Amino acid sequence: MAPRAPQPWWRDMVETGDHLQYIAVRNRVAAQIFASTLRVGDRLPSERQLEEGFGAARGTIREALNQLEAEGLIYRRDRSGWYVSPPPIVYDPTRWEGFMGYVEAQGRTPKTETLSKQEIPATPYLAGLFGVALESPLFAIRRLRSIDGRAVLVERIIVDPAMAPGLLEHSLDLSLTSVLKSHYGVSVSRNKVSMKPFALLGDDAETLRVRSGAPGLSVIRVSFDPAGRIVEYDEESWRHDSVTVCVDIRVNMGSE
Amino acid sequence: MAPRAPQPWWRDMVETGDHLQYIAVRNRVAAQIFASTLRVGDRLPSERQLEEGFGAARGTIREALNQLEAEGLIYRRDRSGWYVSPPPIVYDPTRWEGFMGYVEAQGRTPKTETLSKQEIPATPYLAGLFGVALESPLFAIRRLRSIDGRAVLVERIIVDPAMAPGLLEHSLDLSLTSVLKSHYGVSVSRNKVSMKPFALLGDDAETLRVRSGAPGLSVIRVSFDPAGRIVEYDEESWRHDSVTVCVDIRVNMGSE
DNA sequence: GAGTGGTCTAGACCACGGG
DNA sequence: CCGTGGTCTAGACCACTCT
Repeated sequence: MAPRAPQPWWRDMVETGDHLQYIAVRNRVAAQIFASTLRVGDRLPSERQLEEGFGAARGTIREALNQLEAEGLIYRRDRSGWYVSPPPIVYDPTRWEGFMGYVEAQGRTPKTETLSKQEIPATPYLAGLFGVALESPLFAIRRLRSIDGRAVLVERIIVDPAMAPGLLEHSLDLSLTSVLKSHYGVSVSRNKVSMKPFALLGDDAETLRVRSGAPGLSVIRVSFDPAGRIVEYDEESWRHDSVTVCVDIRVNMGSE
Repeated sequence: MAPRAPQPWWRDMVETGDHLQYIAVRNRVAAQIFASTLRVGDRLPSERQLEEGFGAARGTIREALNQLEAEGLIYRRDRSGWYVSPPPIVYDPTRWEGFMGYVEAQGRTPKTETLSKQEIPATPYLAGLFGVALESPLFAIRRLRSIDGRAVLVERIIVDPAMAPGLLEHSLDLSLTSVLKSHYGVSVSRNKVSMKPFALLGDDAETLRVRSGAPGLSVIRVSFDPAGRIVEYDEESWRHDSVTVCVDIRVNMGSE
């Protein structure tokens, strides 16, 4: 089994606060994961078995499991059980490289599924962003992406038809990047990226099969071509435990 | 009051799933926040008042509050109550600009407190990173940073004494950036940054006065000078609701 | 000291999955 | 179907803050 992602140099794996029952439960389970007694993908004992094993009420067990989930060590499959999480994928949103590429490069198996593609009228926000008239048609694509069979992110992409006429007639289950490049000669020279820890809600939570309110990472990326036109607007909602964002760049000198 | 940070164009503010009591409670409270009936910094009614007001058990109320916390709309002050969150600060870790600078530029009030500064022997990980012998002395600094009086991040900084001899004798309650620049003539030309949603634990949780296991964002930054030497190694642990990371850069062409 | 959230118990019923 | 997690109740005691 691959080792877990490296921890910062100073951090303990054992939580202090042993006088709290749920922390004690958390520590015993975490120890089994770090010792590989429980391995990636394994199912934990059921909550009621843990209840009995630890002699604690079910609410206390669930508190411990929630904490382990927040730490990214385990995840739940609805009404199926709790499982040990695989290590996160490393993602560099500044590269114009596709999901399929960097996931495979890390020895994992990516999959993309197009959930919907349609023309939508530009909302005020999108019209301003793309510099088009209100209600102008824009392409909207919604995709689900998985790693090793586990859904990890849903994304919503907006593309101006002027940039890629007829885009929706192509299959988008592979790489949008390569379709744009090979069929439309589009290239990207600049990315604006923002990231925020947030909660997965509504449709996205349902699609990812996490409970509404589960922690996630929102990544919003706007790509520009060399002429400064927007190539795509992309909103990605990631499971929080599935991704480490990593960028390596030259510094913009600050004013301070 | 400043408006809340913009939402992505498609997202509802009201959660579906009204048949669930805790979602219904969440929606009623969220509606008050979006309508500014509850304003930034306001305290919510106590859990027992909400229990009575909504006719739900306290566990259900806490489930709703936990979800609102996960969404970043509210936060707790231990045994004091629940409060409406201020909007997140925008942070560009690729710039070599200090915290003090970018927080003030956004009309907020920053504060830095040095918790400890000491010489430590290089661990295997740090020795390899800095290219020094095992056990070589390194400077270690731990600081707490606040915005408008609310603790938002703790950071641990490692600096090679060869880069800045006597660094610890300076006051580090302001900008480390400017001390390095003005006293040592150090400049930064490259940053490697990684970010990961994680859980605040142990000392860091205590320092930030959040409960252990609360969601956070870990930002690890390694800065290099033009000669490729490491200027500083910096681990920041942010409250998840206090920050939006934003970078704007030229693209490294991917292989795909 | 009063009120707060933090923790914990011991039950219950439900919806959904295929261990 | 049976076992699972998801939700919910109605209590309890504690440690802490000072609303």
